[in-house]
Amino acid sequence: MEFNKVEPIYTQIIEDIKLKIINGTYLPGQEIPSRRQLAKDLGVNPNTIQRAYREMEEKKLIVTSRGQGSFITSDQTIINSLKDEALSRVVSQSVEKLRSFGRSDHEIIELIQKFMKGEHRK
Amino acid sequence: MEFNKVEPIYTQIIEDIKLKIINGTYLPGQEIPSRRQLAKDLGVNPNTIQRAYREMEEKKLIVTSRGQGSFITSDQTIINSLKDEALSRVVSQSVEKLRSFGRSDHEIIELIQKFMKGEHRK
Amino acid sequence: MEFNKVEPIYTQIIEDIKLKIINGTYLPGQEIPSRRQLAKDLGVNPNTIQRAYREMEEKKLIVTSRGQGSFITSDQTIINSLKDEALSRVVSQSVEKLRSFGRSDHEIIELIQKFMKGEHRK
Amino acid sequence: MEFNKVEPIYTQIIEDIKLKIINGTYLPGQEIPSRRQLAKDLGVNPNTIQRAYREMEEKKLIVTSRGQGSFITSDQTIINSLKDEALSRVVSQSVEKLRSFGRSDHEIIELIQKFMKGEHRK
DNA sequence: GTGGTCTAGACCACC
DNA sequence: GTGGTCTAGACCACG
Repeated sequence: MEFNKVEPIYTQIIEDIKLKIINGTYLPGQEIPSRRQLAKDLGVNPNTIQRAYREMEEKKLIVTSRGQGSFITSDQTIINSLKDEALSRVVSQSVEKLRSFGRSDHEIIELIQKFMKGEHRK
Repeated sequence: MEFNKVEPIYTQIIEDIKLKIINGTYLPGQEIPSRRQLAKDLGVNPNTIQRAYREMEEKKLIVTSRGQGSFITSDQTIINSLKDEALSRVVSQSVEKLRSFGRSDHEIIELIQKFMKGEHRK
Repeated sequence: MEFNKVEPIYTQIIEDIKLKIINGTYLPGQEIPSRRQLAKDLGVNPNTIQRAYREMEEKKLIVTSRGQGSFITSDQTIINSLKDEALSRVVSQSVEKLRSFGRSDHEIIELIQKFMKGEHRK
Repeated sequence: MEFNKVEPIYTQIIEDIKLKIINGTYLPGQEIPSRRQLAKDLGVNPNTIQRAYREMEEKKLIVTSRGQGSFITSDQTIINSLKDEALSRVVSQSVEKLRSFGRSDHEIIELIQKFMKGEHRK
Protein backbone atom coordinates (compact mmCIF):
# COMPACT_ATOMS: atom_id res chain seq x y z
CA MET A 1 0.00 0.00 0.00
CA GLU A 2 1.18 3.46 -0.87
CA PHE A 3 0.38 6.63 0.98
CA ASN A 4 0.08 10.10 -0.39
CA LYS A 5 1.68 12.89 1.54
CA VAL A 6 -1.19 15.29 1.88
CA GLU A 7 -3.69 13.21 3.82
CA PRO A 8 -2.67 11.79 7.19
CA ILE A 9 -1.62 8.18 6.97
CA TYR A 10 -4.17 7.07 9.55
CA THR A 11 -7.07 8.43 7.49
CA GLN A 12 -5.77 6.64 4.43
CA ILE A 13 -5.69 3.42 6.42
CA ILE A 14 -9.27 4.00 7.54
CA GLU A 15 -10.38 4.62 3.97
CA ASP A 16 -8.61 1.46 2.84
CA ILE A 17 -10.40 -0.67 5.42
CA LYS A 18 -13.72 1.00 4.68
CA LEU A 19 -13.19 0.13 1.03
CA LYS A 20 -12.50 -3.48 1.95
CA ILE A 21 -15.71 -3.60 3.94
CA ILE A 22 -17.66 -2.10 1.06
CA ASN A 23 -16.29 -4.37 -1.63
CA GLY A 24 -16.61 -7.47 0.51
CA THR A 25 -12.92 -8.17 1.16
CA TYR A 26 -13.75 -7.88 4.85
CA LEU A 27 -17.00 -9.55 5.89
CA PRO A 28 -19.03 -8.71 9.00
CA GLY A 29 -17.47 -10.24 12.10
CA GLN A 30 -14.23 -11.03 10.34
CA GLU A 31 -10.98 -10.48 12.20
CA ILE A 32 -8.69 -7.79 10.85
CA PRO A 33 -4.90 -7.72 11.28
CA SER A 34 -3.51 -6.91 14.70
CA ARG A 35 -2.08 -3.42 15.14
CA ARG A 36 1.46 -4.71 15.36
CA GLN A 37 1.09 -6.95 12.34
CA LEU A 38 -0.45 -4.29 10.15
CA ALA A 39 2.18 -1.80 11.27
CA LYS A 40 4.87 -4.18 10.12
CA ASP A 41 3.07 -4.94 6.85
CA LEU A 42 2.58 -1.29 5.97
CA GLY A 43 5.95 -0.16 7.26
CA VAL A 44 4.28 2.27 9.61
CA ASN A 45 4.53 2.93 13.32
CA PRO A 46 2.10 0.90 15.50
CA ASN A 47 0.81 4.13 17.04
CA THR A 48 -0.37 5.27 13.63
CA ILE A 49 -2.34 2.06 13.18
CA GLN A 50 -3.67 2.45 16.72
CA ARG A 51 -4.95 5.90 15.84
CA ALA A 52 -6.76 4.54 12.78
CA TYR A 53 -8.26 1.59 14.67
CA ARG A 54 -9.42 3.78 17.54
CA GLU A 55 -11.25 6.12 15.18
CA MET A 56 -12.96 3.15 13.54
CA GLU A 57 -13.80 1.86 17.00
CA GLU A 58 -15.48 5.18 17.85
CA LYS A 59 -17.43 5.06 14.60
CA LYS A 60 -18.48 1.48 15.48
CA LEU A 61 -16.93 0.13 12.29
CA ILE A 62 -14.89 -2.39 14.24
CA VAL A 63 -15.14 -3.93 17.66
CA THR A 64 -12.08 -4.79 19.60
CA SER A 65 -11.30 -6.71 22.74
CA ARG A 66 -8.05 -6.65 24.61
CA GLY A 67 -6.02 -9.76 24.15
CA GLN A 68 -8.30 -10.94 21.35
CA GLY A 69 -7.93 -8.64 18.40
CA SER A 70 -10.19 -6.44 16.31
CA PHE A 71 -13.14 -7.49 14.20
CA ILE A 72 -15.39 -5.91 11.61
CA THR A 73 -18.71 -5.04 13.18
CA SER A 74 -21.53 -7.53 12.75
CA ASP A 75 -24.06 -4.70 12.80
CA GLN A 76 -25.53 -4.75 9.30
CA THR A 77 -27.07 -1.32 9.82
CA ILE A 78 -23.65 0.24 10.08
CA ILE A 79 -22.27 -1.69 7.16
CA ASN A 80 -25.25 -0.81 5.04
CA SER A 81 -24.96 2.88 5.81
CA LEU A 82 -21.29 2.64 4.88
CA LYS A 83 -22.21 1.12 1.54
CA ASP A 84 -25.00 3.63 1.01
CA GLU A 85 -22.61 6.50 1.58
CA ALA A 86 -20.15 5.10 -0.90
CA LEU A 87 -22.91 4.55 -3.44
CA SER A 88 -24.15 8.10 -3.00
CA ARG A 89 -20.67 9.41 -3.58
CA VAL A 90 -20.32 7.41 -6.78
CA VAL A 91 -23.74 8.55 -7.98
CA SER A 92 -22.78 12.13 -7.32
CA GLN A 93 -19.43 11.87 -9.07
CA SER A 94 -20.91 10.06 -12.03
CA VAL A 95 -23.65 12.60 -12.55
CA GLU A 96 -21.24 15.52 -12.26
CA LYS A 97 -18.91 13.97 -14.79
CA LEU A 98 -21.73 13.21 -17.20
CA ARG A 99 -23.16 16.69 -16.85
CA SER A 100 -19.78 18.15 -17.85
CA PHE A 101 -20.51 17.09 -21.42
CA GLY A 102 -23.18 19.73 -21.66
CA ARG A 103 -26.15 17.41 -22.03
CA SER A 104 -29.42 17.84 -20.15
CA ASP A 105 -30.27 15.56 -17.24
CA HIS A 106 -32.98 14.07 -19.41
CA GLU A 107 -30.51 13.19 -22.17
CA ILE A 108 -28.13 11.71 -19.60
CA ILE A 109 -30.82 9.41 -18.25
CA GLU A 110 -31.68 8.31 -21.77
CA LEU A 111 -28.06 7.54 -22.59
CA ILE A 112 -27.73 5.47 -19.45
CA GLN A 113 -30.90 3.54 -20.13
CA LYS A 114 -29.86 2.94 -23.72
CA PHE A 115 -26.51 1.61 -22.54
CA MET A 116 -28.13 -0.62 -19.92
CA LYS A 117 -30.48 -2.12 -22.50
CA GLY A 118 -27.70 -2.63 -25.03
CA GLU A 119 -25.42 -4.39 -22.60
CA HIS A 120 -27.81 -7.15 -21.59
CA ARG A 121 -26.63 -6.93 -18.02
CA LYS A 122 -24.43 -9.77 -16.97
CA MET B 1 2.73 16.68 -18.62
CA GLU B 2 3.76 13.29 -17.40
CA PHE B 3 3.89 10.11 -19.41
CA ASN B 4 3.33 6.59 -18.25
CA LYS B 5 5.71 3.96 -19.47
CA VAL B 6 3.30 1.35 -20.78
CA GLU B 7 1.58 3.25 -23.60
CA PRO B 8 3.54 4.82 -26.42
CA ILE B 9 4.19 8.50 -25.82
CA TYR B 10 2.63 9.55 -29.11
CA THR B 11 -0.72 7.99 -28.23
CA GLN B 12 -0.64 9.72 -24.90
CA ILE B 13 -0.10 13.02 -26.69
CA ILE B 14 -3.05 12.28 -28.96
CA GLU B 15 -5.26 11.47 -26.00
CA ASP B 16 -4.22 14.70 -24.31
CA ILE B 17 -5.17 16.79 -27.32
CA LYS B 18 -8.43 14.89 -27.74
CA LEU B 19 -9.23 15.64 -24.12
CA LYS B 20 -8.55 19.32 -24.68
CA ILE B 21 -10.91 19.33 -27.66
CA ILE B 22 -13.59 17.56 -25.65
CA ASN B 23 -13.41 19.79 -22.60
CA GLY B 24 -13.21 22.96 -24.66
CA THR B 25 -9.62 23.92 -24.04
CA TYR B 26 -9.13 23.73 -27.81
CA LEU B 27 -11.94 25.21 -29.86
CA PRO B 28 -12.75 24.35 -33.50
CA GLY B 29 -10.32 26.12 -35.86
CA GLN B 30 -7.96 27.06 -33.07
CA GLU B 31 -4.23 26.85 -33.71
CA ILE B 32 -2.32 24.26 -31.72
CA PRO B 33 1.39 24.41 -30.84
CA SER B 34 3.90 23.80 -33.62
CA ARG B 35 5.60 20.42 -33.70
CA ARG B 36 8.94 21.96 -32.80
CA GLN B 37 7.49 24.02 -29.93
CA LEU B 38 5.55 21.14 -28.42
CA ALA B 39 8.58 18.87 -28.66
CA LYS B 40 10.56 21.36 -26.63
CA ASP B 41 7.75 21.90 -24.12
CA LEU B 42 7.28 18.20 -23.48
CA GLY B 43 10.97 17.34 -23.69
CA VAL B 44 10.42 14.66 -26.33
CA ASN B 45 11.80 14.07 -29.76
CA PRO B 46 10.15 16.09 -32.59
CA ASN B 47 9.61 12.86 -34.52
CA THR B 48 7.33 11.66 -31.73
CA ILE B 49 5.21 14.78 -32.03
CA GLN B 50 5.20 14.36 -35.82
CA ARG B 51 3.83 10.83 -35.42
CA ALA B 52 1.05 12.05 -33.16
CA TYR B 53 0.08 14.92 -35.43
CA ARG B 54 0.10 12.67 -38.51
CA GLU B 55 -2.32 10.23 -36.89
CA MET B 56 -4.63 13.07 -35.91
CA GLU B 57 -4.33 14.40 -39.44
CA GLU B 58 -5.44 11.04 -40.81
CA LYS B 59 -8.42 11.00 -38.47
CA LYS B 60 -9.26 14.54 -39.61
CA LEU B 61 -8.96 15.86 -36.06
CA ILE B 62 -6.53 18.52 -37.15
CA VAL B 63 -5.63 20.16 -40.43
CA THR B 64 -2.16 21.35 -41.24
CA SER B 65 -1.08 23.80 -43.83
CA ARG B 66 2.55 24.15 -44.69
CA GLY B 67 4.10 27.33 -43.36
CA GLN B 68 0.97 28.16 -41.36
CA GLY B 69 0.77 25.63 -38.59
CA SER B 70 -1.79 23.10 -37.36
CA PHE B 71 -5.37 23.78 -36.42
CA ILE B 72 -8.21 21.94 -34.80
CA THR B 73 -10.72 20.90 -37.42
CA SER B 74 -13.69 23.16 -37.94
CA ASP B 75 -15.83 20.17 -38.89
CA GLN B 76 -18.40 19.96 -36.12
CA THR B 77 -19.39 16.46 -37.17
CA ILE B 78 -15.95 15.13 -36.32
CA ILE B 79 -15.76 17.05 -33.07
CA ASN B 80 -19.20 15.86 -32.07
CA SER B 81 -18.38 12.26 -32.75
CA LEU B 82 -15.26 12.72 -30.63
CA LYS B 83 -17.36 14.03 -27.79
CA ASP B 84 -19.94 11.31 -28.29
CA GLU B 85 -17.29 8.64 -28.03
CA ALA B 86 -15.98 10.13 -24.82
CA LEU B 87 -19.45 10.46 -23.41
CA SER B 88 -20.21 6.85 -24.25
CA ARG B 89 -17.10 5.76 -22.46
CA VAL B 90 -18.04 7.73 -19.37
CA VAL B 91 -21.58 6.34 -19.45
CA SER B 92 -20.22 2.84 -19.69
CA GLN B 93 -17.73 3.30 -16.87
CA SER B 94 -20.30 4.96 -14.62
CA VAL B 95 -22.88 2.24 -15.08
CA GLU B 96 -20.35 -0.52 -14.45
CA LYS B 97 -19.18 1.16 -11.30
CA LEU B 98 -22.71 1.73 -10.07
CA ARG B 99 -23.70 -1.84 -10.82
CA SER B 100 -20.83 -3.09 -8.64
CA PHE B 101 -22.85 -2.09 -5.59
CA GLY B 102 -25.29 -4.88 -6.29
CA ARG B 103 -28.28 -2.71 -7.07
CA SER B 104 -30.64 -3.34 -9.98
CA ASP B 105 -30.54 -1.12 -13.04
CA HIS B 106 -33.92 0.21 -12.02
CA GLU B 107 -32.64 1.19 -8.59
CA ILE B 108 -29.60 2.85 -10.14
CA ILE B 109 -31.77 5.00 -12.41
CA GLU B 110 -33.89 5.98 -9.45
CA LEU B 111 -30.86 6.96 -7.38
CA ILE B 112 -29.53 9.09 -10.23
CA GLN B 113 -32.85 10.81 -10.75
CA LYS B 114 -33.22 11.42 -7.05
CA PHE B 115 -29.76 12.96 -6.96
CA MET B 116 -30.45 15.14 -9.99
CA LYS B 117 -33.65 16.42 -8.46
CA GLY B 118 -32.02 17.05 -5.10
CA GLU B 119 -29.11 18.96 -6.51
CA HIS B 120 -31.03 21.73 -8.25
CA ARG B 121 -28.64 21.65 -11.14
CA LYS B 122 -26.37 24.65 -11.27
CA MET C 1 -7.06 2.15 58.01
CA GLU C 2 -5.23 5.30 57.07
CA PHE C 3 -4.99 8.43 59.13
CA ASN C 4 -4.68 11.98 57.93
CA LYS C 5 -2.20 14.22 59.61
CA VAL C 6 -4.34 17.18 60.50
CA GLU C 7 -6.88 15.65 62.87
CA PRO C 8 -5.81 13.82 66.03
CA ILE C 9 -5.70 10.09 65.52
CA TYR C 10 -8.02 9.35 68.40
CA THR C 11 -10.83 11.44 66.89
CA GLN C 12 -10.37 9.67 63.60
CA ILE C 13 -10.77 6.37 65.43
CA ILE C 14 -13.95 7.64 67.06
CA GLU C 15 -15.35 8.76 63.72
CA ASP C 16 -14.54 5.37 62.26
CA ILE C 17 -16.42 3.56 64.97
CA LYS C 18 -19.33 5.98 64.76
CA LEU C 19 -19.51 5.30 61.04
CA LYS C 20 -19.59 1.57 61.69
CA ILE C 21 -22.45 2.04 64.11
CA ILE C 22 -24.35 4.19 61.65
CA ASN C 23 -23.96 1.91 58.67
CA GLY C 24 -24.70 -1.22 60.70
CA THR C 25 -21.26 -2.78 60.76
CA TYR C 26 -21.50 -2.61 64.55
CA LEU C 27 -24.89 -3.53 65.98
CA PRO C 28 -26.24 -2.50 69.42
CA GLY C 29 -24.68 -4.59 72.16
CA GLN C 30 -22.00 -5.98 69.89
CA GLU C 31 -18.52 -6.39 71.24
CA ILE C 32 -15.81 -4.23 69.69
CA PRO C 33 -12.09 -5.04 69.59
CA SER C 34 -10.13 -4.81 72.80
CA ARG C 35 -7.92 -1.76 73.25
CA ARG C 36 -4.79 -3.86 73.04
CA GLN C 37 -5.96 -5.68 69.90
CA LEU C 38 -7.04 -2.54 68.08
CA ALA C 39 -3.77 -0.81 68.96
CA LYS C 40 -1.91 -3.65 67.33
CA ASP C 41 -4.21 -3.74 64.30
CA LEU C 42 -3.89 -0.02 63.65
CA GLY C 43 -0.25 0.20 64.63
CA VAL C 44 -0.83 2.98 67.13
CA ASN C 45 -0.05 3.43 70.80
CA PRO C 46 -2.55 1.73 73.20
CA ASN C 47 -2.93 5.05 75.01
CA THR C 48 -4.36 6.56 71.84
CA ILE C 49 -6.99 3.84 71.68
CA GLN C 50 -7.68 4.33 75.39
CA ARG C 51 -8.31 8.01 74.80
CA ALA C 52 -10.78 7.25 72.00
CA TYR C 53 -12.64 4.62 74.02
CA ARG C 54 -12.83 6.89 77.06
CA GLU C 55 -14.44 9.66 75.04
CA MET C 56 -16.95 7.25 73.58
CA GLU C 57 -17.59 5.95 77.05
CA GLU C 58 -18.37 9.46 78.24
CA LYS C 59 -20.75 9.98 75.35
CA LYS C 60 -22.42 6.66 76.24
CA LEU C 61 -21.63 5.26 72.82
CA ILE C 62 -19.96 2.22 74.29
CA VAL C 63 -20.04 0.50 77.66
CA THR C 64 -17.04 -1.26 79.13
CA SER C 65 -16.94 -3.83 81.87
CA ARG C 66 -13.67 -4.78 83.38
CA GLY C 67 -12.49 -8.16 82.31
CA GLN C 68 -15.25 -8.47 79.72
CA GLY C 69 -14.40 -6.00 77.00
CA SER C 70 -16.19 -3.07 75.35
CA PHE C 71 -19.59 -3.15 73.71
CA ILE C 72 -21.71 -0.87 71.60
CA THR C 73 -24.46 0.65 73.69
CA SER C 74 -27.85 -1.05 73.56
CA ASP C 75 -29.59 2.25 74.13
CA GLN C 76 -31.50 2.86 70.90
CA THR C 77 -32.03 6.51 71.77
CA ILE C 78 -28.32 7.19 71.62
CA ILE C 79 -27.85 5.23 68.45
CA ASN C 80 -30.75 6.97 66.84
CA SER C 81 -29.44 10.40 67.73
CA LEU C 82 -26.10 9.36 66.24
CA LYS C 83 -27.79 8.37 63.02
CA ASP C 84 -29.90 11.52 63.02
CA GLU C 85 -26.82 13.67 63.35
CA ALA C 86 -25.15 11.89 60.45
CA LEU C 87 -28.29 12.15 58.36
CA SER C 88 -28.53 15.86 59.06
CA ARG C 89 -24.97 16.33 57.98
CA VAL C 90 -25.58 14.49 54.74
CA VAL C 91 -28.76 16.47 54.09
CA SER C 92 -26.86 19.69 54.64
CA GLN C 93 -23.97 18.70 52.41
CA SER C 94 -26.27 17.48 49.67
CA VAL C 95 -28.34 20.62 49.60
CA GLU C 96 -25.28 22.87 49.55
CA LYS C 97 -23.80 20.92 46.70
CA LEU C 98 -27.04 20.95 44.74
CA ARG C 99 -27.49 24.67 45.32
CA SER C 100 -24.07 25.33 43.82
CA PHE C 101 -25.54 24.63 40.39
CA GLY C 102 -27.51 27.83 40.60
CA ARG C 103 -30.96 26.28 40.70
CA SER C 104 -33.70 27.37 43.07
CA ASP C 105 -34.65 25.24 46.07
CA HIS C 106 -37.94 24.52 44.33
CA GLU C 107 -36.19 23.22 41.24
CA ILE C 108 -33.87 21.10 43.37
CA ILE C 109 -36.83 19.45 45.12
CA GLU C 110 -38.44 18.77 41.76
CA LEU C 111 -35.27 17.20 40.37
CA ILE C 112 -34.96 14.95 43.41
CA GLN C 113 -38.57 13.86 43.21
CA LYS C 114 -38.27 13.23 39.50
CA PHE C 115 -35.20 11.09 40.13
CA MET C 116 -36.92 9.17 42.94
CA LYS C 117 -39.91 8.43 40.73
CA GLY C 118 -37.74 7.42 37.79
CA GLU C 119 -35.60 5.07 39.80
CA HIS C 120 -38.33 2.78 41.10
CA ARG C 121 -36.65 2.52 44.45
CA LYS C 122 -35.09 -0.82 45.03
CA MET D 1 -2.86 18.57 39.76
CA GLU D 2 -2.47 14.97 40.83
CA PHE D 3 -3.34 11.93 38.81
CA ASN D 4 -4.52 8.57 40.02
CA LYS D 5 -3.02 5.55 38.42
CA VAL D 6 -6.11 3.64 37.43
CA GLU D 7 -7.75 6.05 35.04
CA PRO D 8 -5.79 7.22 32.00
CA ILE D 9 -4.23 10.62 32.50
CA TYR D 10 -5.93 12.06 29.44
CA THR D 11 -9.41 11.27 30.79
CA GLN D 12 -8.51 12.87 34.09
CA ILE D 13 -7.46 16.00 32.23
CA ILE D 14 -10.76 15.99 30.35
CA GLU D 15 -12.70 15.64 33.58
CA ASP D 16 -10.73 18.48 35.12
CA ILE D 17 -11.53 20.82 32.25
CA LYS D 18 -15.17 19.73 32.24
CA LEU D 19 -15.29 20.60 35.92
CA LYS D 20 -13.82 24.01 35.23
CA ILE D 21 -16.47 24.64 32.60
CA ILE D 22 -19.21 23.52 34.97
CA ASN D 23 -18.10 25.58 37.93
CA GLY D 24 -17.43 28.66 35.83
CA THR D 25 -13.64 28.72 35.99
CA TYR D 26 -13.70 28.50 32.20
CA LEU D 27 -16.32 30.65 30.52
CA PRO D 28 -17.77 30.09 27.02
CA GLY D 29 -15.33 31.26 24.36
CA GLN D 30 -12.46 31.56 26.80
CA GLU D 31 -9.02 30.44 25.67
CA ILE D 32 -7.55 27.44 27.43
CA PRO D 33 -3.83 26.74 27.84
CA SER D 34 -1.89 25.66 24.78
CA ARG D 35 -0.98 21.98 24.60
CA ARG D 36 2.69 22.66 25.20
CA GLN D 37 2.04 24.99 28.11
CA LEU D 38 -0.36 22.65 29.86
CA ALA D 39 1.99 19.75 29.28
CA LYS D 40 4.73 21.67 31.05
CA ASP D 41 2.43 22.79 33.86
CA LEU D 42 1.17 19.28 34.55
CA GLY D 43 4.50 17.59 33.98
CA VAL D 44 3.00 15.42 31.29
CA ASN D 45 3.92 14.66 27.70
CA PRO D 46 2.39 17.02 25.09
CA ASN D 47 0.96 14.02 23.26
CA THR D 48 -1.11 13.16 26.30
CA ILE D 49 -2.56 16.66 26.35
CA GLN D 50 -3.16 16.42 22.62
CA ARG D 51 -5.15 13.25 23.15
CA ALA D 52 -7.32 14.96 25.77
CA TYR D 53 -7.88 18.05 23.64
CA ARG D 54 -8.73 16.01 20.56
CA GLU D 55 -11.39 14.07 22.44
CA MET D 56 -12.90 17.30 23.73
CA GLU D 57 -12.75 18.65 20.19
CA GLU D 58 -14.73 15.63 18.95
CA LYS D 59 -17.28 16.15 21.68
CA LYS D 60 -17.51 19.84 20.66
CA LEU D 61 -16.50 20.97 24.14
CA ILE D 62 -13.70 23.08 22.71
CA VAL D 63 -12.95 24.56 19.33
CA THR D 64 -9.43 24.86 18.11
CA SER D 65 -7.69 26.55 15.23
CA ARG D 66 -4.17 25.93 14.11
CA GLY D 67 -1.78 28.70 15.06
CA GLN D 68 -4.40 30.26 17.31
CA GLY D 69 -5.07 28.00 20.23
CA SER D 70 -8.06 26.25 21.75
CA PHE D 71 -11.18 27.80 23.18
CA ILE D 72 -14.16 26.69 25.22
CA THR D 73 -17.16 26.33 22.95
CA SER D 74 -19.53 29.28 22.80
CA ASP D 75 -22.43 26.91 22.18
CA GLN D 76 -24.60 27.28 25.25
CA THR D 77 -26.55 24.15 24.38
CA ILE D 78 -23.46 22.02 24.84
CA ILE D 79 -22.42 23.77 28.02
CA ASN D 80 -25.90 23.45 29.44
CA SER D 81 -26.07 19.76 28.71
CA LEU D 82 -22.69 19.40 30.41
CA LYS D 83 -24.02 21.14 33.49
CA ASP D 84 -27.26 19.17 33.40
CA GLU D 85 -25.34 15.92 33.32
CA ALA D 86 -23.25 16.94 36.29
CA LEU D 87 -26.34 18.03 38.19
CA SER D 88 -28.08 14.75 37.46
CA ARG D 89 -25.09 12.87 38.75
CA VAL D 90 -25.09 14.86 41.97
CA VAL D 91 -28.84 14.38 42.42
CA SER D 92 -28.43 10.66 41.95
CA GLN D 93 -25.52 10.37 44.36
CA SER D 94 -27.25 12.50 46.96
CA VAL D 95 -30.45 10.50 46.88
CA GLU D 96 -28.62 7.19 47.06
CA LYS D 97 -26.62 8.37 50.04
CA LEU D 98 -29.70 9.70 51.79
CA ARG D 99 -31.63 6.51 51.15
CA SER D 100 -28.87 4.50 52.80
CA PHE D 101 -30.13 5.78 56.17
CA GLY D 102 -33.23 3.68 55.81
CA ARG D 103 -35.73 6.51 55.56
CA SER D 104 -38.56 6.63 53.05
CA ASP D 105 -38.35 8.93 50.04
CA HIS D 106 -41.13 10.97 51.60
CA GLU D 107 -39.17 11.44 54.82
CA ILE D 108 -36.06 12.39 52.84
CA ILE D 109 -37.94 15.12 50.98
CA GLU D 110 -39.31 16.45 54.25
CA LEU D 111 -35.85 16.56 55.81
CA ILE D 112 -34.48 18.45 52.84
CA GLN D 113 -37.34 20.94 52.86
CA LYS D 114 -36.98 21.44 56.59
CA PHE D 115 -33.26 22.09 56.13
CA MET D 116 -33.85 24.52 53.28
CA LYS D 117 -36.38 26.49 55.33
CA GLY D 118 -34.16 26.56 58.40
CA GLU D 119 -31.13 27.80 56.50
CA HIS D 120 -32.68 30.95 55.08
CA ARG D 121 -30.84 30.42 51.86
CA LYS D 122 -28.02 32.81 51.30
C1' DG E 1 0.32 -13.02 22.08
C1' DT E 2 -3.40 -8.97 22.13
C1' DG E 3 -4.90 -3.85 22.84
C1' DG E 4 -4.14 0.72 25.52
C1' DT E 5 -1.43 4.35 27.35
C1' DC E 6 2.49 7.23 27.82
C1' DT E 7 6.99 9.42 26.88
C1' DA E 8 10.58 11.65 24.06
C1' DG E 9 11.42 14.01 20.29
C1' DA E 10 10.89 15.17 15.44
C1' DC E 11 8.76 17.48 11.40
C1' DC E 12 5.21 20.00 9.03
C1' DA E 13 1.44 23.56 8.29
C1' DC E 14 -0.58 27.75 9.79
C1' DC E 15 -0.55 32.70 11.09
C1' DG F 1 4.30 30.99 18.61
C1' DT F 2 0.16 27.58 17.61
C1' DG F 3 -1.98 22.75 16.47
C1' DG F 4 -1.42 18.07 13.91
C1' DT F 5 0.98 14.00 12.66
C1' DC F 6 4.40 10.50 12.99
C1' DT F 7 8.14 7.61 14.85
C1' DA F 8 10.60 4.84 18.30
C1' DG F 9 10.25 2.50 22.13
C1' DA F 10 8.50 1.57 26.73
C1' DC F 11 5.19 -0.26 30.16
C1' DC F 12 0.84 -2.11 31.69
C1' DA F 13 -3.54 -5.03 31.62
C1' DC F 14 -5.87 -8.84 29.65
C1' DG F 15 -6.32 -13.74 28.50
